[in-house]
Amino acid sequence: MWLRFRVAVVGMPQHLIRKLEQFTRLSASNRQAVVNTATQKVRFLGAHQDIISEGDAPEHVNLILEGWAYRYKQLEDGRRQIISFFLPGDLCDPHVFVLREMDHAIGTITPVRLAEIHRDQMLRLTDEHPRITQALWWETLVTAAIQREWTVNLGQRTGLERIGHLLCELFIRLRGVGLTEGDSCLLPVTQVELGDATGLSNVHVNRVLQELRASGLIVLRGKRLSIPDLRALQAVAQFNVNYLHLDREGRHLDANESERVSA
Amino acid sequence: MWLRFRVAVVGMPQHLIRKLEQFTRLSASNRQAVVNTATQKVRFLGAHQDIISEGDAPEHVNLILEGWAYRYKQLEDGRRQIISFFLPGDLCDPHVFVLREMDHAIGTITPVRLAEIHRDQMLRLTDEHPRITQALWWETLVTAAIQREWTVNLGQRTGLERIGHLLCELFIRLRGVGLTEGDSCLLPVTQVELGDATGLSNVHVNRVLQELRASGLIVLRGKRLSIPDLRALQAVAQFNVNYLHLDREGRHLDANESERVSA
DNA sequence: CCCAAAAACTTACGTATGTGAACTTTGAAA
DNA sequence: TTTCAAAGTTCACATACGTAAGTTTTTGGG
Repeated sequence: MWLRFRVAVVGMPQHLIRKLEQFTRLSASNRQAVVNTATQKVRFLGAHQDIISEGDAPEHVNLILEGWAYRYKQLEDGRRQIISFFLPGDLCDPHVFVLREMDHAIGTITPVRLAEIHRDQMLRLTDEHPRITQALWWETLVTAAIQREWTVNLGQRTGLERIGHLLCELFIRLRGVGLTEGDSCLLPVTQVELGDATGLSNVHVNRVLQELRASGLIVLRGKRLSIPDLRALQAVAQFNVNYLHLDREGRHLDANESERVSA
Repeated sequence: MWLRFRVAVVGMPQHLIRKLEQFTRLSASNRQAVVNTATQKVRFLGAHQDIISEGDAPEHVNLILEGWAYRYKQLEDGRRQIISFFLPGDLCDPHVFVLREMDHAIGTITPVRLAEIHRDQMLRLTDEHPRITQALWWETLVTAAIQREWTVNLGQRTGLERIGHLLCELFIRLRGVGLTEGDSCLLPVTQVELGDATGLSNVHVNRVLQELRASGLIVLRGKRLSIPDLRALQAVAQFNVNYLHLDREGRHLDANESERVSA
């Protein structure tokens, strides 16, 4: 039953639904409304393309259905800062319509499948589903909390801690949308990109990764990351999970566990 | 007339109103509603006190009426990052009720007068005044944009640029609420605090300030900051004002100009 | 006006991280 | 299977910034 459903939902916003259910339980009608909203207009982009550029007028909310993307800002002399990562299930600025133009760009890392959600659809969804409104509020506030934590990361932590902290965050966020398998996940990000996100040079990112590998805190081969002892990595990185506000029961199920629960 | 009014509004949320009017024009009834909401419960705090601590359950929205405060996060080993500054007219998290507990603390820098706005008052205000709802959305989005810009600041800019950028931002935000006089404003922040906000040691903050002074980009004596040539400082700090989203007409009036306009 | 405490400032020295320029490995397309 | 560009890795050296421990100046309460 679940397996049949799972085949059927390929192309659907299951990651968003799963993410929101970390915060609150959604009804069947809630879930259906999300599905309807997120399947109206679907777009595909290749890797390393801008979804929206600095200066553009925001026209709709983008929901990442599949693939990774990031917010970034480029300084005039070429320096670039990655401001945040978008994972499957992430929404790019649910209320961005209020602003005239984008002050930053959003680009893809991998090929991306995304849903464009127009203003009216968004309003209709929240008007008709208070539970979803609440859940979207939660997602907005957690996004802000993540941005604050990045401020702390860049301002106070050493290179080793910064990278460790970022890896913890990404792993836990991926786990929240069912994209981990046991202690491992995909990490389709180059060392240069890790550096642009953590304010470190690619050389130093490499040094730090070697050190994390040597101490057994991570296993990183190609695009696959394993974290054999997440607690240990969290301790090294001074990672306190509270800012992700995962305080509901029944969280932290990975793909297999969730299958069992659903069965 | 204006002067009499000005005496009358001491204790009122004039800075918030002024800030929101950077985004949209408010009606007399809008303004009255803000005043009513923000004068129900007023609190006074001394300097260097927590308004709310990490782990506390958020109970109301705090509106800074007078004085400076900041968000901060303290790591276990004592390192502290200032995550943002609150100036008069700033709201601390208009929708924070959704979360169970604070993941960071908010503390005062100077003595602060603030209004506590309870959930129901907030809902009533936005229910009855769509214009204010929009304006509060704008303020929320600008707050998020500021946090992103801090990420860029900490990740990519040098010490000199970071401090320069922060000073530009604070000056322009103060100007937006009428708290500048010509090219100068109060800056009631110690060098240690500037360091905690920019991820620099107090020693290096001092070096950088000397350099900014020597080059004539700033005049800083005690708690008074002057920026004789804002454009020049912006250029040095790679400061692009677009992230503050001040794109309505009639902005950038300082106290004197505004008096003339109101007369 | 005095005095203690806080803030500002200074110095000498140490180091985490950056720069530039290789060389090596990987992986996808042909 | 070959090829080529991108990614990863390494090295030698440079430097922006941190640390520790002062001294001096400013501030504000009594």
